[in-house]
Amino acid sequence: MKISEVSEQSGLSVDTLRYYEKVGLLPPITRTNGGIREYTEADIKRIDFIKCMRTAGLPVDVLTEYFALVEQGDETIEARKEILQTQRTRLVAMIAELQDTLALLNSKIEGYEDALLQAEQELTDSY
Amino acid sequence: MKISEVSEQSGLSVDTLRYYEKVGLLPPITRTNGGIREYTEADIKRIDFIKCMRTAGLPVDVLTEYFALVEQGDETIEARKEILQTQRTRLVAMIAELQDTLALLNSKIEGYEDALLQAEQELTDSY
DNA sequence: TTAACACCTGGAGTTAACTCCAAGTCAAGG
DNA sequence: CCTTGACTTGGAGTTAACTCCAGGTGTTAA
Repeated sequence: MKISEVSEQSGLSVDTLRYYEKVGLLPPITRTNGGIREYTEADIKRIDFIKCMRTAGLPVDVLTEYFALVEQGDETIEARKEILQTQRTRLVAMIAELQDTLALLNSKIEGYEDALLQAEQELTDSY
Repeated sequence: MKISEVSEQSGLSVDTLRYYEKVGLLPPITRTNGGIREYTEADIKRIDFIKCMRTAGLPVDVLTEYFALVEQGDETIEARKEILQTQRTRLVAMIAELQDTLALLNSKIEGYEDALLQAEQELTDSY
C-alpha cells in the first residue's frame, strides 16, 4: 500500500505518516526499488492502534517508548504492561472528568432553553 | 482574593491566569490602589467553569467567543446555546471514542497478563 | 526604613505535534 | 522520450497554550 492510500484510509496526512516514522512511532517502512514506501498489513494495524491511542491523548513519546520495548522482545512485557496500565488509569480519570463536564454543559444548555422559553412567553403575554 | 491564592486554589499558574485575562477569557480583573489584582467570587466561578471546559478540550478561542457573547446580553442567548450544543456533541463523541480506546487497552493488558502467566508456567515446568 | 518577598508589565521563549516547502527522483500514459 | 503527477528528502515554519524573564513597583514585618 502506498503512502497516499494509507493516508486516505487512516485519515492521517502523508506528512504525519512520514513524521511518525521519523520519530520512531512507526518502524522504517520497507521501500520499492525506487525508494517508495510500501506499507504492509502489519504497518496498517500499527497505525490504527496509534491513531486510537493518540485520539485518547496518549503522547507520541510514550507510544514511541512502548514500541521500542516491543522491539526488544519478551523481557519487556512487564514494562509494557505497566505503561498501558498507567495510561488506562489516566483514561479512566479522563472519562470521569469528561462526564462531569458533560453534565455541566447539559445543565447550562437547559438553563438557556428555559431562558428562551421565558422570553417567548413574555412576547406572547404582550399581546 | 490575590492571584497567588487563586492559583493555589484553582491549580492554574499565575502566568496562566494573567494569560487568560490577556486573551479575554477572563474579564479585566479589578485592582487595588497599588494595581494588584483582586479576584471576586464571580471571577473564581468563571475560572472553575473555564478549567472544566479546558480539561474537556474546549479551545481557548471558543471560550473567549462564548464569554464575549455573554457580555453582549440576552440577544446572544441563542448563539451561546448553539456553541454549547456543538461542544456537547463533540464531547459525547469523544467519550465514546475514549471508551473504545479503554476497551482496547484492557484487552491488550489482559493479553500481557496471559503472556506473563504463561512465562511463569514455563518456568515452573522446567523443574 | 529597609530587607525580603509578592506583585506588575511587555515581550521573548518553549513544547508538542504537526505542516509546509524547495528541489529533486520515480512511474505511467501518450 | 516526454510530460504529468506522486513520491522522496532535510529542514524550516506554524499553532495552541502556555511559561519564563528582566526590570520595575507594592507590601509587610522586624
